Amino acid sequence: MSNADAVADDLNEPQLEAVTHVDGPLLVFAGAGSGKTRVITYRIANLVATHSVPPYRILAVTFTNKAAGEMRERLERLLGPELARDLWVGTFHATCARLLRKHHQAAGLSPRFVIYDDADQRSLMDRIVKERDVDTDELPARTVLARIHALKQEAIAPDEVPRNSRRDDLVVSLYEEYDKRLRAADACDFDDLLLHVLRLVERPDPPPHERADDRTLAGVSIRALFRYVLVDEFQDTNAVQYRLVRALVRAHGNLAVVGDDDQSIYRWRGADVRNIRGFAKDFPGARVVKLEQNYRSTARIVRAALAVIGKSRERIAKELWTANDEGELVEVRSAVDERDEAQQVAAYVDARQAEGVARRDLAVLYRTNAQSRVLEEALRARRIPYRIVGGLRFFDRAEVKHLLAYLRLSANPRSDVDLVRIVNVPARGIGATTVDRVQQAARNHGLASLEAMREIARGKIEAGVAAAARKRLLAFVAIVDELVSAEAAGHPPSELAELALERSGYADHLREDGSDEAQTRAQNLGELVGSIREYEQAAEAAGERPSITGFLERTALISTVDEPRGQDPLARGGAWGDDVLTLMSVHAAKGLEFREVLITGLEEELFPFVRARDEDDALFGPSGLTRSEESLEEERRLAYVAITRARQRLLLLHAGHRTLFGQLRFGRPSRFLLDLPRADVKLSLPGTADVGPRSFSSRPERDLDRGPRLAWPDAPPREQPKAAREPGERYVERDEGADLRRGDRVRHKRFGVGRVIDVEEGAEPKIVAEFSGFGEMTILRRFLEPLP
DNA sequence: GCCCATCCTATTTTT
DNA sequence: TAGGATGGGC
Repeated sequence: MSNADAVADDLNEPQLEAVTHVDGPLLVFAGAGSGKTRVITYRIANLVATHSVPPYRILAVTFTNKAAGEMRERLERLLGPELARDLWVGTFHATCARLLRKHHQAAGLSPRFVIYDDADQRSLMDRIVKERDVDTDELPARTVLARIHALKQEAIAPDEVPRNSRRDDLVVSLYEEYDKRLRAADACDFDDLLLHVLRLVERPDPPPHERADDRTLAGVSIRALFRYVLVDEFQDTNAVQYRLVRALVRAHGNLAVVGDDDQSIYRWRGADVRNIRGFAKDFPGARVVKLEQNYRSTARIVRAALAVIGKSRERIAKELWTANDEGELVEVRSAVDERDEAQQVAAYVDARQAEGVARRDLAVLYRTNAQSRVLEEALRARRIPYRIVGGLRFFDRAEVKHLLAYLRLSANPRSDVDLVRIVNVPARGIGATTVDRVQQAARNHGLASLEAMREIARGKIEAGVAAAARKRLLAFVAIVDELVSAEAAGHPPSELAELALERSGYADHLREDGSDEAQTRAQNLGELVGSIREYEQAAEAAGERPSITGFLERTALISTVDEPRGQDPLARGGAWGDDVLTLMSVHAAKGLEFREVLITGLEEELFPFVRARDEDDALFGPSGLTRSEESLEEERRLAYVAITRARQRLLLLHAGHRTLFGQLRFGRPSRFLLDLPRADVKLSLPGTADVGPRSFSSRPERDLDRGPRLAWPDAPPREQPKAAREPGERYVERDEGADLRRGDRVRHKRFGVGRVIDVEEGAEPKIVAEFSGFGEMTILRRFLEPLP
């Protein structure tokens, strides 16, 4: 089986072209609903089955674990489990983690390094910031982490950070300290997984006479490993990912990327559309294939989507089309306010159900998660079961994190973040003061906290800890020691988990508590142990020895276990079965499709979401657009993504006013509504029968009391074209204000010529400069004249 | 060591 | 408006 020829008949021409492409760079523009996943999986199957490429030499990268899982599943069906098993299919992070386990030495890690998630990173940074006595009103830990994250996504090391203010200096030194602590803890944050591998594969080949060990050769052997690399959702790649991919295919250029610049909606988290838009330039001779036939949606929905994305100012030309039926009119509904809107949503769901459309075939989308609350209330009132995608994560629950911390600690007793997290869970009389002293001593003596604790408990180090507390410390150290040796002795992870629960006293603690909450916690822990068992079975089936590290890696890189939230008995099973309505943000909906889609909150300011920040208007991005213009472009693409989720029916809602962040806001209908092709749209008012296309007055604010009005025939708010700048590599600084840099020479009327020392950004930027005879002066920028 | 009150903040979110 | 985070008080 699995002969590509056998499956080729039902592919359209461009699909076939992409599937049968073998060597050299390939760029596939995959429009919404154009059969992308099929093309990717068939192509991989074709490489293996027709061209006899060994599966372990093919790497397919996705952006979520879910996508990776689905791809692997489909490949198993095409190739059979044996061959599919050896393929490298995974997220960038999972793939890099796997490579790093193998080449840990070259990256300066132990084979059992841990991966720090957001919360771990946060507690580490909290600690550092506290020790350094940073003014957290000025510079909160989360801001520091955000900066570090942004820098790491561009592979900018601490010593490469541009420093123009004391604040920059501070961030850099915190960045350095943070990295140092990670290394000391034998830990990586998410970005490090990619960065470490990037540094290995970008390292030039060692000269032939040099000692050949993993340290020098890791990069070479990783690059030699993959003969074909494929990246899905390429428009979402950031700088590091792009460089990584480039380095991996340096020798052969066998890189296939699949994506859609129209669906690029993650600029705010580092994704760079230029990676896909500029691919053909970066890889000369790349074959470009456009998948433009949409198999998913009705013709009206496709036209609606095109009308919205067609106004995008920067896109690669492509024409989505469909052979599907015209379908029904896209419906636009006006609501008075968000409660009315929610009420209409709920009523629609019930009405459709009465007409035989299952709830599971519907999805309600919104721009911001905050909008879900009102919707939930309305659904509850009508007893409509729903689930929210992307809410609380199982692995973020306190008790789950606690048990995981015990497990991580048993594999890696140096991980201080984990130690601190559980040293007093359950409460065992080791308070913050004691922990502080331990950490202080650890730093002073250059020890991991566990060792410092041991020494203090034994009285070898004097840290001002009372005898009673020392005794408790000793007991705690004994618990950790026992876990560490059990792990070293090779006990299976699930046994270790149970041991941790018993020895730590956590199990007893929950049993004694007896509250509902404690029961839920115990249940969750049971579930965690269950998933460890599942992992063990899976590992054994794959011929691997189950280990804590192996399990932890899975959990660290796994995200939402999307559990139904809301009315549990209704949502899960029960009289309604699993016929549950789905609610989620537009972002979360990417890659999914539903028979009917309701998009809520289509109002100016909300969708497109606008955050008023004037400096954004003066900051030019690499595209030559200002930052706010770029944001608007992304909102447009987001609307395109939302619309193209629908197969049969599309309902668009907007409200005349709504309370947002505690403030009443009046929202004009979204410009995206006004972009729709009128012939494909019908307008409905609340409580009225369908009235067909018609127009309304253009003063929604004034007509509020009499119900909302859609300003249909009016021209949409103009997107003012600004004089575009030369496209550059980076954001251009504001013209006014913080254009000065450290070291620049400036002149002041009274103080004469001075040199810039510090730049303080803000509405009215200030400069600290040194003037001879006057010393350091802080002066408003506008009183200074820059000198060449 | 835990609980309550007050303060603060507030797109989108993966790994 | 409301939830989470933080800090103070018992």
